[in-house]
Amino acid sequence: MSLRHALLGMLSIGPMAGYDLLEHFHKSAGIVWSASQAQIYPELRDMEADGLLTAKEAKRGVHGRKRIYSVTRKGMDELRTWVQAPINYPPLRDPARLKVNYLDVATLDDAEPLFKAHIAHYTARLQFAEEQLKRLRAGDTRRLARRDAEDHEMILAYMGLVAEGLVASATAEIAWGKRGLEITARLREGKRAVPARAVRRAKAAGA
Amino acid sequence: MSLRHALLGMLSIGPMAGYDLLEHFHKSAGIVWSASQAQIYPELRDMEADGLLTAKEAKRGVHGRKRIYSVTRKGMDELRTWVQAPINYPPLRDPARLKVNYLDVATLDDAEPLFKAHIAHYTARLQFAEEQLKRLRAGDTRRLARRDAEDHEMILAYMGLVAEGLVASATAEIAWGKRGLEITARLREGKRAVPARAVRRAKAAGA
DNA sequence: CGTCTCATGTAAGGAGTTACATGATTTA
DNA sequence: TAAATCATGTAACTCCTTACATGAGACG
Repeated sequence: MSLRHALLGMLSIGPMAGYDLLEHFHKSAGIVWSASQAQIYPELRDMEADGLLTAKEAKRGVHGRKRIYSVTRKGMDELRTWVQAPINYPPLRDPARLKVNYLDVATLDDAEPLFKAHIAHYTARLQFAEEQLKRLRAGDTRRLARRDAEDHEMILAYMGLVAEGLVASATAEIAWGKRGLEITARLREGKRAVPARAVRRAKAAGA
Repeated sequence: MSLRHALLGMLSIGPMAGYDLLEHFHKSAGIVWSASQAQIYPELRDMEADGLLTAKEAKRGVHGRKRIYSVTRKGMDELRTWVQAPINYPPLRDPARLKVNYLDVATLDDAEPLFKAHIAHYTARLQFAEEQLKRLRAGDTRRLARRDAEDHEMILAYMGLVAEGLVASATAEIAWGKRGLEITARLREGKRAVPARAVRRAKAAGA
């Protein structure tokens, strides 16, 4: 149930509406956790029912409405308890490496776009993480507001650690993709020297 | 639907029973994909119904039974099509970094066991990946059997790439955990110089 | 004869995705 | 006034987990 704790963590910097939280997932928080709109709204209602949040109906213009959620004392306790509890590591499911494991059922031409897409994917993630890191180095995060100055060092240190970790892992994935392209190129060299099975069969059959 | 493709990939090295596939997930394949028993048996039935597999009831002893599955032509086509299709990257959900992001709601004493557990977790994964890599370097994988010698280079190259990638990412996670311990130690130094809020409050309150 | 491993299944529920649905406000 | 953005919801479905359930074969 980490969605719940991600939401508690975000709301611990101040009251927000579901829509704000959704945007937050598309931005800074999105680098470590994702959630869709269809997940967020019901979960907020459930959390309210469980006494972790309180909601205040706010007006938008004349007829519009908006529910502003705040973390309760019980909600903060829940967040703290979760942070202290051991990390629940999910079972490993790695679609990229699963696919590469079985690349031999395809051709070398299929391998190249795969690795290129991998590099592109993690290049985007790398940029995102680097921007976040830059914001943190400038002390630009909403998490610092409403907190004692003496806590700022700790907040920035751990948030920076997270961003650095993401930079490192994205960099590693990009390097891995490049290595994949190298290997593919090397295999292609080999293929030219030794004609493929299909080619040999065709030669044997024809003429 | 990657479970389906993981199963097709495993069965593409030869016919197997559900139990063998389950074991396979606990060993070599487990480094890139996980699946439980409760998922595997029904999925195999579904795949059979969809014409991707055929099953042969085999006897075990006198009364025991066993369903041996083989990939059909349609199954191999499905596997190839999936390998050629773009990777479906799942949304990012990183429980470790989510938690570290909110470490400031806890105390420094809570941080240490968290990073130590992280290091232990990825040390185990690293060992697993290194063993797999060693097996591959020795040419020890069932995937080579039933395949032309000229394909062996490609199979070993890509499986090796996968194992190397896992080694690299586990190594990076271990380094990240150590960095977390360093940061925690450094913050602890700082705290000793500047007494914490709670301590100051206690001092102010008491005489 | 008891325990471990082999072998296969089902049922209930949690988490997440995709798609559908609605309506107000702001901006061009 | 049309389009984009703000704002909140629901329904159906897929995937996965946890737990329950059963029984045969192998080994000591």
